[in-house]
Amino acid sequence: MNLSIAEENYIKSIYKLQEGDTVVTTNALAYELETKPASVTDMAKKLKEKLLIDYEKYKGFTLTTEGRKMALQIVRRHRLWECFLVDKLSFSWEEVHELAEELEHVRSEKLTSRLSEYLGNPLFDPHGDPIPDANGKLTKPRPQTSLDQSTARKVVVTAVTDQSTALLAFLNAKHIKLGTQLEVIEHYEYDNSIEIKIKQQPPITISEQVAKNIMVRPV
Amino acid sequence: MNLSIAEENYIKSIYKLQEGDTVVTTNALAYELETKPASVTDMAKKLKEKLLIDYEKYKGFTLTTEGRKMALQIVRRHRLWECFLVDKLSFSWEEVHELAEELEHVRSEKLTSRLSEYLGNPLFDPHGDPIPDANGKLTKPRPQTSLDQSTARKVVVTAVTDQSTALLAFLNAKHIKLGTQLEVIEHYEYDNSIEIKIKQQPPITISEQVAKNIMVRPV
DNA sequence: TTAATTATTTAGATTTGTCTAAATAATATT
DNA sequence: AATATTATTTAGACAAATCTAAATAATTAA
Ligand SMILES: [Mn+2]
Ligand SMILES: [Mn+2]
Ligand SMILES: [Mn+2]
Ligand SMILES: [Mn+2]
Repeated sequence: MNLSIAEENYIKSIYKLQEGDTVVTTNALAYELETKPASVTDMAKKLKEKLLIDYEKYKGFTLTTEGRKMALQIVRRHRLWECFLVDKLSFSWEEVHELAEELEHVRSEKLTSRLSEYLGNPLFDPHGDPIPDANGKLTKPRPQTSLDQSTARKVVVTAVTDQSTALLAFLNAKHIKLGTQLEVIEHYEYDNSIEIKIKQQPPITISEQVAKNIMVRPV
Repeated sequence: MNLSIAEENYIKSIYKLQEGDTVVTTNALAYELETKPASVTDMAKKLKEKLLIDYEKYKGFTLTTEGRKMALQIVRRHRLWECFLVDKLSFSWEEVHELAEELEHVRSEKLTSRLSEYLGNPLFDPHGDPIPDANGKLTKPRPQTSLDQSTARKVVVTAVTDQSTALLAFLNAKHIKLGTQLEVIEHYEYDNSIEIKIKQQPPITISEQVAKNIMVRPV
């Protein structure tokens, strides 16, 4: 099955939006891909034709087994390139997504496996997302909660759910990245803001909105 | 100036065929790009429109200054990725061209410069071709002659002019690569074949056709 | 220098991916 | 239940990149 770049992007976005078994809607996919609903409908017909999605008019889409397999391969390449850019070329985590968005379309089993090996077969990308192995198998995610839900006093950052450049830049400025240890000092009930402390640094207060998007694990 | 992948491939091929100031013909370019002359004419109009080539009907093409600048950037990316694949991911030199053909289209100044730096700002790619710097400046090629012309007894391999998979695989099998030192034992007049010796190995005889495509420098 | 051959261009189609505007279906509101 | 709103699809168009077949220009050979 040979997919075009456009088809790969659709498949990956459907995978991303699917989360379990939810059906993906035309508008949601159009928004995700920054395109128009009419274009999505057009592409849906092609992907159905290629047996990569299940689709009935007005009923939304879900990936077929074959489609999910494709999606996982694309996601694997995407996340491996992100690792490469951060670990080897010292990019910061908020810069790598767009580049990986292009690099992921170089389809070569050999390149992918060599890259993975070169990086030490990493299990998680710089945003904390799991990297599928060559067979599409995902490491089960580490137990984690969002920082605003966490009750532990000492936690380590495991992922960031919103990966917008804005948030990642904010975290960068505050020196918060994957693996950073945080000590929760105080939950302020008034606006649900949280005061935290990174070792050796003065405490800072972060908003509920930010805390919701930081995933942590007790340490 | 934002080029499509197709446009980039055309520009790069024109650059490759141009060699000095020769005019590139429609058929030659069609052959190089494995496409049809009619398609080349179509694209020629677009590239002329974008001021990347000079073109008059029936008169062939040459790159403009702007076009050459673009070409050098693409060539730079291509050759840097080839270095990466060989040096870091242990690909052999005959495998890397096709992958670089895709990777070269990821346009990011930052990625390119970081990659170059990571590789130690190499001046030559795995085939011995010079890598343009960020400003498009090429290291002047090292003085070299083809092995069949060379009169020196001890030489080092600096480049391979024919980069077909067939030749590169042949050289690989004979353990001849860039930097390999060869001792010329004998020129056989009958068929212009050459007997050579790589240190620690029994002498081998190579045909005129092969010798013509191996560039060497006296050592 | 005419005729044959080769190279190049044009005309007209096709495929892929996209769009806008209009039509229709599904859902929510009164 | 009828109506308004929202979601989705269809119809028709367009740009990019390609192709085949036919026309025309340039070159070579007789
Ligand atoms: Mn992508
Ligand atoms: Mn990621
Ligand atoms: Mn290319
Ligand atoms: Mn090369």
